[in-house]
Amino acid sequence: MSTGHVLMGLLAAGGRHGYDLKKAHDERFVGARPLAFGQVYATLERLQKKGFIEAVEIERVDGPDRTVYRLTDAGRADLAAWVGDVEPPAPFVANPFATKATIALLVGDADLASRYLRKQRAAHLDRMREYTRVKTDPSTPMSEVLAADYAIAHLDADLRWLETALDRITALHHPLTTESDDIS
Amino acid sequence: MSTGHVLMGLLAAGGRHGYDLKKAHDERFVGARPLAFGQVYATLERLQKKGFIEAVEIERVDGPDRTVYRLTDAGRADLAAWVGDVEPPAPFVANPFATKATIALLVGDADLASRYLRKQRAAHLDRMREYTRVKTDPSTPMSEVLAADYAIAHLDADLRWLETALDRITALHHPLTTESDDIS
DNA sequence: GCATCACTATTCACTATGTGTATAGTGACG
DNA sequence: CGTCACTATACACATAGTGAATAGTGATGC
Repeated sequence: MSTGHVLMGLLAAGGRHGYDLKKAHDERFVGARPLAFGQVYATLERLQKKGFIEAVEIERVDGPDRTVYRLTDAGRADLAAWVGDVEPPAPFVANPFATKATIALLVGDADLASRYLRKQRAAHLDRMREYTRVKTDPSTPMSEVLAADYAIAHLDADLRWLETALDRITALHHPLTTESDDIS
Repeated sequence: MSTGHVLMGLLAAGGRHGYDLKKAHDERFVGARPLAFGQVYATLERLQKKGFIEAVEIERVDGPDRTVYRLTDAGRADLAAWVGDVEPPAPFVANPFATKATIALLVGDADLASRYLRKQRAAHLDRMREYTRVKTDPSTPMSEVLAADYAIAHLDADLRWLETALDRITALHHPLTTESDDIS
């Protein structure tokens, strides 16, 4: 439960309530997908059920009740273990483009697959340009620049693969050598 | 439901039963995580409920009953739509290492974060060596070589980021300039 | 003075996806 | 002829995330 660990991480600094946690999260982890409120409360409930956090008090400050949570010792221990462990570099690496292109070949023909790959490349290039723009804009805060760097590096890795796949499928389409219906 | 689409893709070629689909999947999509049998049957049930596939017959060949499914017209249409659409290049790119390093800074100090980053880099390098070995082994089938290529490209992107982050955090640790507790 | 709006804060029912275990039939092997 | 490996499925469960509803407060306009 990685979202859980993130919330626990934010709680490490002191007690907070759900609404506040959502705000803190979105502010600190720019570039990551914003948390939905619903998810915050759902996750807090699950953490509480596991005994990693506990509700300390119900405050009332200018508005509706707020339930303040804080880390328990068990929570702090679990969090420490999580921080100490590496994110296991996925033993299985799903290549969604290869998967889809392969299915395009199963469903249709090389043309369908190649049409998909070109569309995908175009979409990637668009996103790439967007991140590049963000990155070169001098008013972009450093944290967002770094998020963009990460995104660009991975988009670039995808693009390389897409190019190779397109080359291979084009070779299939002008078939000097046709031996495989699987480009993964 | 991407697993659903993959199964439908495999069904596009003709009727099959669950057990067979699992085998076909794992064989065709090497490098991807193998499907659990449970998931295959669960997904088939869900696809049937949506009207995308239907059970055509219950065979019996040397063993227990097998239920053969085939695509319906609705299923074929949905599959075609899925193949035609690009995988939207995630508008939000989660950087799990940045997240964890940031939380390490919240929970502990720069030392904890830097310890984590070094461990993570080591784990990535290990995996990298493994893929490289697979790739250079002449007996590795082409499909696995390509899967390895994709994996390596992304591991490499991660490693670049990890290096940068380590540089930054080391600079923090020998603090000439300390202004941020957030390296994301 | 009151309608309405924006903001704070939470709840709940629901969907989607995946897991783990139990069950059951068949042939092969010693 | 017991048990082992393989084929095949079902079912209850866990986990993560979604979307709409509810409710309190203060500010703003008229």
